Amino acid sequence: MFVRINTNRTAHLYTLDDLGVTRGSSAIINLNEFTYQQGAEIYGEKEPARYVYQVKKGAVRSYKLLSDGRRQIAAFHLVGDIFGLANSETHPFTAEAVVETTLRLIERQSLETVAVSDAAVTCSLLNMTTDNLQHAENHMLLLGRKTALEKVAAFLMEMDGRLTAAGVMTLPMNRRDIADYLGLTLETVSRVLSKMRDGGVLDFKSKNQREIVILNRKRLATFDLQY
Amino acid sequence: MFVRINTNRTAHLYTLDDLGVTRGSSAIINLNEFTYQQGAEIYGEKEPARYVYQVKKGAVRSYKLLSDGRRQIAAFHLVGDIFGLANSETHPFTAEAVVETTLRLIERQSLETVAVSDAAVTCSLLNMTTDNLQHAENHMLLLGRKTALEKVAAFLMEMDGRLTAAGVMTLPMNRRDIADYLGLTLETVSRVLSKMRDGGVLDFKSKNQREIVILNRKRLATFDLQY
DNA sequence: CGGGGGCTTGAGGCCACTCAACGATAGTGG
DNA sequence: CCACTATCGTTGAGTGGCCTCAAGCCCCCG
Repeated sequence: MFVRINTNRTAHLYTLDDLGVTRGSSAIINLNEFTYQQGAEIYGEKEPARYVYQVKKGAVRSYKLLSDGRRQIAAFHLVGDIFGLANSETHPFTAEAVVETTLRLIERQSLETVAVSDAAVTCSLLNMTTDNLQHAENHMLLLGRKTALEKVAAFLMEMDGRLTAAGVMTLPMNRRDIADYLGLTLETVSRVLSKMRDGGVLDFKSKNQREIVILNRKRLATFDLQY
Repeated sequence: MFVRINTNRTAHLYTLDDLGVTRGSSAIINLNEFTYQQGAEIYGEKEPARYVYQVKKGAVRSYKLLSDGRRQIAAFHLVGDIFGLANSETHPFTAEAVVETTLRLIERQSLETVAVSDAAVTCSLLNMTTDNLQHAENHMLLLGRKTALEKVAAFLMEMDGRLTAAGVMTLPMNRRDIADYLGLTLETVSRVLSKMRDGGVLDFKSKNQREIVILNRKRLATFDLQY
């Protein structure tokens, strides 16, 4: 029951197969793919939750807004991640495509149909929600108690393992997205990255500032206190 | 399947009966009560998770620490709340008694035994975890993007509904706990509360600064932007 | 070549933090 | 009963880290 499917902190290694929905029950499951343009809204806050999504290509940001425009991004969903399973009737977030993004859609209703007859599916949902919760808990520590330097270092290390290919990490999000994820301003993010570059910790590949090469992971790690 | 037991955001209205564990299955369920002194540790971070807990009396804080002592309290668990169901082998938090606290303990193993044969139990666990997640998401917005005044106002409104009896809200936690929950210093919390008192929004009952009377809920609400 | 978006960098300001002093209360022991 | 101590909360003065505002660069794309 409580044995975990895997031990990763985030949900990105789950597949739809983990949900059991593609396992010989294709007759009742409705799977669709859909591509969203950069900046397109996938669902809005307080909209009814009709689908659950898995990222096939691209990246998604989930965020909340204050009425004066302040934004807090709670999570980035990268390739392989499943999101949108609020388990409530309405989404508590807005979700947008950070770049051009292809998603697999699963109807909630179809999922429920399977879940009723398959306890393993419910258990998988529980595991995924728990992963989301743990990410949120770590992020609270970051937002409430870490300095700008520590926040950016933690962000880079989080993304490093997931985005780095051939030594280069290609960030799909811009500085404002990073800032709104870390509870900073985009200027502060930029300043910290510049300082890290000047300090020899990282470098920008070619002239694209979203392509980052980590030169010294060990020193980068020292910037973010472990607990 | 996805129909919620209730619509409250936090989990404090769940009882153990919602978990199904007291419903004619007492033979395999092991229920114990235990009282913790003020400041006593209930479980430590990375300890194996043997129990799930329900607060009978008192209050509990769940927090994470950085190595230099900075602390982020993720949640306060008040009377009725269930906590400790990390659904992983080890707790991601430390939990401590804020005041003298009585808890009901449920062995995880017992819970698993019931859950295997009862899908409703798993579903309840999922609902509770989802509630925790939503609280965490709202708290991220608070920590990342709200001012000190907005944070304290949000805190008071969160506690108001749960602690106020006969017009008086009796906070179990001290200023440092509040500060570590809101990502502030205790001095800032104190200053904001003083300003609210001077502004006629609240008052301290007798001479105990933890007993607070909200004089003007409407104005208090205006201090915290809604989204 | 002009315009716009994204990023960087600088100058100055402000909000929350740091450091410190002080008062109030409760518990302890002589 | 009165020190004595420890804990908690408040308040003040000054600092500093991050924000605000602004200018300018680079690249892309018409």
